[in-house]
Amino acid sequence: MASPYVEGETGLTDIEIADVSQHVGEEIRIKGWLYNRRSSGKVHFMLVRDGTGTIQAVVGKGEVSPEVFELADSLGQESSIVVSGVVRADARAPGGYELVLSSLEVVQSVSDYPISPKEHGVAFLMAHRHLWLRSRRQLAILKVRAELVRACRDFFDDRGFVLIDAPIFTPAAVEGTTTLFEVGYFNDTAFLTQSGQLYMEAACMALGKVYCFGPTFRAEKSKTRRHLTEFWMIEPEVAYCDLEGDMRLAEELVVYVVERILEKRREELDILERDTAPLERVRAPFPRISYDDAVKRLQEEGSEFTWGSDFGAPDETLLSNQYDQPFHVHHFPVGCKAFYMKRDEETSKHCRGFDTLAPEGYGEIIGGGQREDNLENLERRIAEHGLPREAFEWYLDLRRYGSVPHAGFGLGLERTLAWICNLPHLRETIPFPRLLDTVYP
RNA sequence: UCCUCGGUAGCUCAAUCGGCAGAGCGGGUGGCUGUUAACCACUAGGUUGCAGGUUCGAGUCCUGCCCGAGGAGCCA
Repeated sequence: MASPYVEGETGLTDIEIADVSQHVGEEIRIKGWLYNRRSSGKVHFMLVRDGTGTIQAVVGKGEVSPEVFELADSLGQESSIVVSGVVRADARAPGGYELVLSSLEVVQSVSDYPISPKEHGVAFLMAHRHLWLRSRRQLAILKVRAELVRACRDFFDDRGFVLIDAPIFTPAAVEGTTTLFEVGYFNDTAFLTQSGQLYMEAACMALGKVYCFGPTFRAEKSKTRRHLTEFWMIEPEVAYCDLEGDMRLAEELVVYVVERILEKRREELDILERDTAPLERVRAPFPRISYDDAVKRLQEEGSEFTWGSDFGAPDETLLSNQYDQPFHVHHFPVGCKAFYMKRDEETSKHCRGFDTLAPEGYGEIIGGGQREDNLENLERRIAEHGLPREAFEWYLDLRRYGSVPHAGFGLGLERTLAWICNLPHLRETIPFPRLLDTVYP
């Protein structure tokens, strides 16, 4: 049986709005939704969107039946419609092309769509996130996000990395459980992953170069523009790699993805009114500053920051404003970083870890470093941090059987996207954000 | 958890010193043959977050609570 929506079975040429310029003069059909409607009495203008773009359908009285003319004027915003007609280039049309409507099929007539083309508050939009996604700005962000994901994958795939999926359920408390989401696991308890890194360390000893890309969960009581409770991280891990190699990999990745977005998603950046000049400046190698020098820099600027603590948001912003492209901060004090971070033998106070901070006040988008590969050192670290050794036996095995220097990092997808799109808040970077007090819709 | 600000029509907001609760958008009705978040006219639409208090009189002042936003802390 013929389907009314399968091309070739209806005798009509179905096109996507993004392709209208290739169909000027042809009679075609578009399946979409009514974005907005205007009229000047004898001519109605229906702004139709289909996800690939928007086009105005012109409905002239006398050119269609009185019933269709009436119908076109009665539809509410977001009514689902299938429109047919001839594509015409016209300077008066938004986008330069319009559809001279000959027939109109109403799949559903809608009234009282909640989101009008006027301004709305954040709380209202968040409560209607499922509908907010249809707006022009959100479409643009989601398309850049999809391109960013693809660019990350291509970067690693093209360099011989193997995609390894890390588990979402993880066993027993590694460190304090306060930042982990606890879930029932049959008659036991499991936790949602905070990072796939430890598993990537195992995988890189098998495959050399690996990465994982998936959601991570943090049960932190953070109520800021830079935190989500569920976010996506891409985490590469490389055997026979040190801090220097790790930082080079990180900057090559950032340069690659920024170039890709500039190449493929300029139109979306335009919609977002993103000034692309700061993105055009991104190139490797990134400026590097040691933690010690960063502390000096902060103190010169009048901050009361003391050696040994981790940077707070204002500190990151202050540093970030001194560079016009991303930069690495490296060699943090051992107290700032995790138990698995390799110590620098020369100073013993520092570890071979780094953060990459995005400019324009965005701060940390990457955190990583070289891992402790010596069994005795790692055992000592686990004890010093008061961690349950039995939970790490499998991890210690990696240092018993063919241990090598290795390093990796995690890139926060949403923070990177927020910077690339110049968004004020992380909540717009993910389709359905999970925040401290938001799990709906 | 702490600090700051806010909650008035479906949405965005206004309401002077405590004195008749309003506008724009959206909805409805009518008009307009090229609109660009169209425009014009008319119209419907209110438990001013909740509970209590002060007052002749409370959207406005006081107390408590709820909800939201921004920030801080927190953040292998």
